[in-house]
Amino acid sequence: MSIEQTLQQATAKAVQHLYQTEIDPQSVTINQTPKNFTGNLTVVIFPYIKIARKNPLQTGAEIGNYLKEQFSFIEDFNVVQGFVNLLFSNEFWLQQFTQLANNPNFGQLPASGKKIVLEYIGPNTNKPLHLGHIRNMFVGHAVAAILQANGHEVHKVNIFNDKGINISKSMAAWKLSANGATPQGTGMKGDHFVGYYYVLYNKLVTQQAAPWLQQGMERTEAEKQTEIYALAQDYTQQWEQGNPEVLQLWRTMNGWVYEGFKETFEQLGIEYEKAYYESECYELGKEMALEGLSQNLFFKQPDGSVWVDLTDQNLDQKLLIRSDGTSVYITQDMGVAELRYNDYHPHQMIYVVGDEQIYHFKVLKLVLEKLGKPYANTIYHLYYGMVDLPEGKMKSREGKVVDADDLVAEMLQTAEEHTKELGKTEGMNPDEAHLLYRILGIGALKYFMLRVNAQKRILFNPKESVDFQGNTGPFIQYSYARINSILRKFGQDYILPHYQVETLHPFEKDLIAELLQYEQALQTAADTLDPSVVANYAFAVAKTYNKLYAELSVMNNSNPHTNTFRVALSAVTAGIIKKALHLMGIEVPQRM
RNA sequence: GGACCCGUAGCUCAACUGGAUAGAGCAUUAGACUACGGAUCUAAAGGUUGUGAGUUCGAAUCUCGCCGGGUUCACCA
Repeated sequence: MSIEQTLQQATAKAVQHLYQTEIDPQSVTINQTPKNFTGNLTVVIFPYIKIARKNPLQTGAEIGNYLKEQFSFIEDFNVVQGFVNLLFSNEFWLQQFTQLANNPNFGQLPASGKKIVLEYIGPNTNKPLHLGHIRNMFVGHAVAAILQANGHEVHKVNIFNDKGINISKSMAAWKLSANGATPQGTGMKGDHFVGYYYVLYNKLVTQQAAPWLQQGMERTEAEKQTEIYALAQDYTQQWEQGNPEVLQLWRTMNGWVYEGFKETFEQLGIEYEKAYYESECYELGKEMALEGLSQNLFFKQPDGSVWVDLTDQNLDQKLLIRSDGTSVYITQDMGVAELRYNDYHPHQMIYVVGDEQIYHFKVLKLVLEKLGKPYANTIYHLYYGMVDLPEGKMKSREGKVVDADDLVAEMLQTAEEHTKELGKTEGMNPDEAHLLYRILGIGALKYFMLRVNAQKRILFNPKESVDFQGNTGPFIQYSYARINSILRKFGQDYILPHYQVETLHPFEKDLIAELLQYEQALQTAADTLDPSVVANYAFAVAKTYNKLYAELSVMNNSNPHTNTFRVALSAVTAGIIKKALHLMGIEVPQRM
């Protein structure tokens, strides 16, 4: 039981004992005491002054006295308005710290028995990954790690949107203008190669549509008149009919893309245990739709298309099968969900997908509910906000995107320049140096993306956004590296079961209190599926430590016991920083 | 137009889910001892939480109206 829970129950008992009224311990508010008041935790007793029929000061004094008599770790208390501020004893902090320092499993909560499948990344296979995918990957990876640390069994999966009109467009442009070129031949990364033809398609279609556009035809109509559009359409249909030649081209081009993706995943430390492919799920989805139709859950239009009516849910009618019998996006997702459920039988299926698809997932859930699927309500759409550029939205059709690989390269370069400027590469061999640039550059990027609540939009300015000072990844990494330097110098005997110190400096208390918050942060992060909780926590720990480091000597005190204690405190701090950063997929440097 | 989301310091974000005098970082200004690493630390300045009402001991947080911004409602994925 946590201190907070203990105090909640004790406060409920106090009210019962003093005023003969029963209250729910859960309803007792316990806060951390704000910095400008003395105390560690605060009990809010406003709700009980009516029950007590006394003024807040009297009520607070009575409850405070009761608590102080009850617990030896409460050294003192003071009452301000309706707040009872409790001050804990030195022994309490030392004992808590010792417990923490000697617990090898700290930060790994016991197994919950809950199984979760988490889908993330979800790229289309017609173009390279971009900034949006980066946010997706970082959020997904971090949420999975956080859930695991909370004791859940997490299976990370990916979904490739590998079929349909988009890849057909790349195929058509390649067919018409590549002369059989390949990534190997041109020296391009596979996904960039295919993406080039996707952008080219859009150029060509605009060119070819020009005559109709000049006649005043609407853009979408004009594009339908073009040769390249016809070819892309043809590919889509031929694909569904199993034309071997088309399938061959499709396989080849997708293969190029997967090779390229693999490199990017490795660069970013992103992995998953299973990949799903829409090309393997759409037929199952179609069957499910037809089954629903036969049960009169859905309805058919005269043209043969199949629809679901969700107007009673305040939504619209939604197409499930086109009039030509082919499936659409949502149908495929129905198949994916079914397949995934059969694979894992999870308690929860989390989808990390952008917030522009909130409506889509609402519909998906309702359709599966209509079909009576047991997993319908295990579906949870964990959405994240768009990443905006200073110029506005990214537009992949126009090639106006921040490319993931370019961005990574830029981060590594910035990290290198910065490190060299500060003269930190002295005594490092080139391998060590490059590893460091990677740790710092990727760390800065991950932290930048994760420190903001995932559901908020973020503005990404490539020139200014990713910094190395202040509330950043490298700031936290730096704190770690400095502690590491101390540990190297001090030697290994820094963790002892007992510390011969009697008084604690306020900075030491602050730090211990902060460290003890780790599991609380971990839980909040899991409950809200929000990695920014962990990011902000890690920053707070680093800041609290840096303050202590600046004001006090860690290992050069005249009293050797003080040195031992502070070095141990530093070591535990470093361990927690490492754990917290690890949850975000951020590595830690030995020196920087 | 229907549904949903957002508005906090010049900028980027917090606020323990209803608690005290709304906090950090960046940028600006002024400082930090031949102490363990200055990618650090200390301080100043910066606010009518878009706006108006309501709910109660107490509102950035909950409710309603208005103003401003966004997403979505495809036989695209």
